[in-house]
This record gives sequence, C-alpha cells and structure tokens, in this order.
Amino acid sequence: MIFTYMCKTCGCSSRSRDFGTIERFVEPCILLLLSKESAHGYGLLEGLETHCGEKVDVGDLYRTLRRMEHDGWVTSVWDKKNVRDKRVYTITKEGHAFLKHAVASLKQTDELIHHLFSGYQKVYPDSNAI
Amino acid sequence: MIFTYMCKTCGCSSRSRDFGTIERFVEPCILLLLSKESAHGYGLLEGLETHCGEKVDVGDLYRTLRRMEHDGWVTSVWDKKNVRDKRVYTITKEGHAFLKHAVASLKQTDELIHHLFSGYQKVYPDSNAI
DNA sequence: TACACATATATGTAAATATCATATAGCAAT
DNA sequence: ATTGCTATATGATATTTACATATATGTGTA
Repeated sequence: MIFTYMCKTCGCSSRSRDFGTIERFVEPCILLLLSKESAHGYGLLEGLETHCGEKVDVGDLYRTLRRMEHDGWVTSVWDKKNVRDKRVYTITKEGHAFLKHAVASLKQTDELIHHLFSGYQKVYPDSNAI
Repeated sequence: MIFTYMCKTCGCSSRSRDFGTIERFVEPCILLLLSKESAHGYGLLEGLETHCGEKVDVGDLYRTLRRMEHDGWVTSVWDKKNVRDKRVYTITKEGHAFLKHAVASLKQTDELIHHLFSGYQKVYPDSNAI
C-alpha cells in the first residue's frame, strides 16, 4: 500500500508505505490458496490480489515462494507439459502447520486492532473513520 | 513479536518476526494516547505495551517520536520543572487527521484479515486456530 | 513483418523498518 | 559500592518492501 502524505516540515514523502500493512501477509495467503490446489507463481497472482487488497509485486512473489520452499512450507517441481514451463508449488505438512500458526497469530493482531478502534471511539465518539 | 520457527532445510531461525506484525502500528497508538493527554516518551511505555500487546523497544519509541515530530503530527517542549527533564509531546491538528486516516486504513486491513479467516474456515472447517 | 502485450521466472538495488546493543546521567534503595 | 529505575538518545545490523530490469516464449494485431 502506498501512502502519499507529504510532511509538513520539509514536504518530503519519504514515508511511503501506508498504515495497516501486515508484514509478510502474502505468505498465509499463498498457503491458503495452495491448500485448495497446487499452483505456479504466476497463477497465484489473481487470487493473491483479492486476498491482499492490491496487486502483489511479481518479483517479490517468486522470491517469497523460494524462501517458503527453503523453510519447508512448500515443495516445487517443474511442469514441462504445458506451452511454457511452470514451477508448480505444493503445500507441505509443515506448511499446513504454519498456516494454522499464522491464522492464530493474526487473530491476536485482530484483537489489537479492535482494541485501538474502541479506544478511538471513546476519544472521538463522533468520528466516521471506523 | 518474535517467531521461533526453525526451518526444516538448514535449521536456521533467520526469519525472526512473527506474522501479524503491523508496520508502524505504534504510531496510531501513540497518537491515541496523546489525544487523551500530552506525555513524554518514557511515560507512554506502559500504555503502548497494552495497545501493542508486548513491550515496545524504548530506543525505537524515541526515534519514532522524533520522526512524528518531523512529520508534524506532534510537537514537543522540554519540561524542566520535574526531578528529571522530560520532553513532553503534544498531538497537533495534523496528528489528529493522521490518526483518523490510520484508523480508516486499519479498518481495511481488518477486512483483509477476516477474509483470510473465512477462507481458512472453508478449507479447514474443523480447525481450532481461530 | 514488426510491434505491443501477456505469460512465466528471476535478480539487482535502494529505501524503510525493526531489533538489539550501547551511551549518558541523575536518583533511590540496599 | 552497586544495582535498579527513570529518561533520552544513537549505532549497527537484519529484514522486508518497492521498483526496476533481464530473459524467453506465445498471441494478437496493424
């Protein structure tokens, strides 16, 4: 997410990323999609855009998949039966376990967000932000 | 948040941060606390721990406050009337506006998290993760 | 035919953020 | 004395993200 705020002091826009960005949120999204069916990197793009609320950087996606393979959450094989070669990823037992862990972790995050919301509503009862 | 997963391939634990970490979540928390009353950095620690779900790095807090002052969201003055000197921060008009923006942004994040949850429950209806 | 565009994977580089350690200094309690 | 708390701050490093670029093939179209 891109944040376009220009700072009052010097007019810079160096702080480019928006609030609400969850670090490596794309990873549980990938694991959830692969829980339904194995897929190759490019084929995940559309589903990830839905889950992440915006386009996912393609280069970042491929690097993430390799990292996840290194960590043992997915495995990959080359599929050469198609028009173009595809590296097809499959979720592992460890990947399932990690997805469960990530969901539980996000549950805690969700509670922190809602705690902020309730605090905000107390201070600004007339706000339409939420 | 610290994530202690050891990777299957090489046993490393290089990916240390847990899922669910929201980038710069501490900033709207600071602004909410300053909406109630002006405060100095060290005095914010306790309230921030509640809002962030864990201890906030003190060094990070001071750097964040300076950054927020540079961006015009808070102002600070030295309070020398006490036993120890304190730099007391006050939220600005721009800080109020930014907090509102951050809350609206987190509302979208909240929706993405819940979208993941509902997808997860479809694939794993018997899971106790959520 | 030439060109743009989509599919498919991947790397290079820079910026922003988070983490951990360290520095300074006064005060209180043991 | 020295340990611990209050209070502010910087240095160094690791991690993540964003944007650009590279490569190669297929598909549509002017």
